[in-house]
Amino acid sequence: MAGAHTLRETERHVDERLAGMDIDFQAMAVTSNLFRAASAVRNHLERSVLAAHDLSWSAFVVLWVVWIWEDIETREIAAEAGFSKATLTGVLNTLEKRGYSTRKRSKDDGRLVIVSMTAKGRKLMEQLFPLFNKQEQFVASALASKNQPIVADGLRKITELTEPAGEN
Amino acid sequence: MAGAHTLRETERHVDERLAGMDIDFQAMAVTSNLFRAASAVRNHLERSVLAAHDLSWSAFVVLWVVWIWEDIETREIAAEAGFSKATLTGVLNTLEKRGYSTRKRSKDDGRLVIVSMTAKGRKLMEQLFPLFNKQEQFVASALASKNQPIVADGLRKITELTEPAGEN
DNA sequence: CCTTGATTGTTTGGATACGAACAATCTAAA
DNA sequence: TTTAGATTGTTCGTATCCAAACAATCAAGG
Repeated sequence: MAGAHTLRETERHVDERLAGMDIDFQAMAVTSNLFRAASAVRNHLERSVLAAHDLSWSAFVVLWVVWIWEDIETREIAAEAGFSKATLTGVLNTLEKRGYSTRKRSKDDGRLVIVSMTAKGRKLMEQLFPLFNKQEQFVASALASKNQPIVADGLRKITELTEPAGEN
Repeated sequence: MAGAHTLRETERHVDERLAGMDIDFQAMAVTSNLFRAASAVRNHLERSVLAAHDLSWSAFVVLWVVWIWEDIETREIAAEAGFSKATLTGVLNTLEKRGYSTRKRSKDDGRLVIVSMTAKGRKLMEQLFPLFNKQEQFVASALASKNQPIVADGLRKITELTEPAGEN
C-alpha cells in the first residue's frame, strides 16, 4: 500500500476537511491516482529492468527515442522525451561516454546536432526492451484487458489537453 | 502535441523497429501514456496554481497531507506523499521557514517528530485548494464522465500492483 | 541496570533536472 | 554585402531528490 492509512481512513479525513467546499472528488481521484501510479510504475521499472544496467530513467528514454528514430536531431529528442535541452545535453554526454550513442554536426544546418546509435547501443536495446515490455505487460495486467485501451486513450487525451503547445 | 512527430508516424517507426519482436503494444501504450500524462498534468498544475505562490510540487503535497491529517508524524507524511524522508526534511525546512508549518518532538516517543499547521498555512490551503481542484476538474474534463471512475480505479490498481510493501 | 538490535529524523555526498545566459549559426530584409 | 533577429546546443548556477552514514531514542532480554 501507498500510505500509512487505508483509503477509507483517508477519504473520511478528506471529507471532514473539505466539508462544504464544493470539491470535485472524482476529478481529484483521477489526478492523485495519476501521480501515484506514475511514480510507482517508474520505480518498478527502474528496479526490475534498468538498475541491472545502471541506466537512469531519462537515459533509457533517450536511448529508446534514438533507437526508434535513428539519426535524430537533438531538438527532436528533447521534444519526444519530454524534457529540456539542458537536461538532454547531460544525458547524451553520459550515453556517449558509455559508447551507446554518438553526436555529429548536421551538414545542412551548422546549429543542429544529429544523434546516432552505436552497434553497442543497438545491441543493448535489443536485449533490454523485451524485458522492459514484459514489465509493462505486468503493469497493464492490473487492468482488465477491455479497460486497457480506455485508460490508455484517456491518458493520451489528458496529455493533449494539458500539454502546452511549445515546450523546451 | 507532445513530440515533433505525429502519433501515426511514431507508430510506424516503432512497428518497423520492433518487427518480429513479440511486443505487447497495448501495455506499452498504457505505460508510456501514463508518464506523459503525469508529467504534463504536473507541469500544468505547477504553472496554473502553484507558481503564483512560489510553491514546489512536493511542498504542496506536504502541505496537503498535513492539512488533511493535522498533527501528523513525519514518517507518515513521507509515506502518504510518496517520497523519501531525506527529501521530506528539506521540504519541511522550507515550509517552516515560510511559517506554514511547525515541528515538535513527540512526548510519547523521543524519536518521532510531529508536524502541525500554522494558521497561515491553513489559510493558504483554504485559498489554494479550491483553485487547485478547479484545475483538476479541467484535467479530468479530457475524459468522458463515465470513464473517469474507470481511469481512476485503473490507476489505483496499477499503483497497488507495482508499489513495493515497505517504502522509504 | 546494561546491552543489543531496531527505528526515526537529520546530515552528507552525489545524481538529476531546469531556466537563463551565451556563442555559433542561419534567415531575411535592406 | 551587411545587419538584425531567430534558432540551436552548451555552460553555469541553482533547486530538488535520494541512498547511505549517523546520532538519538526506544524495546526487549538477561
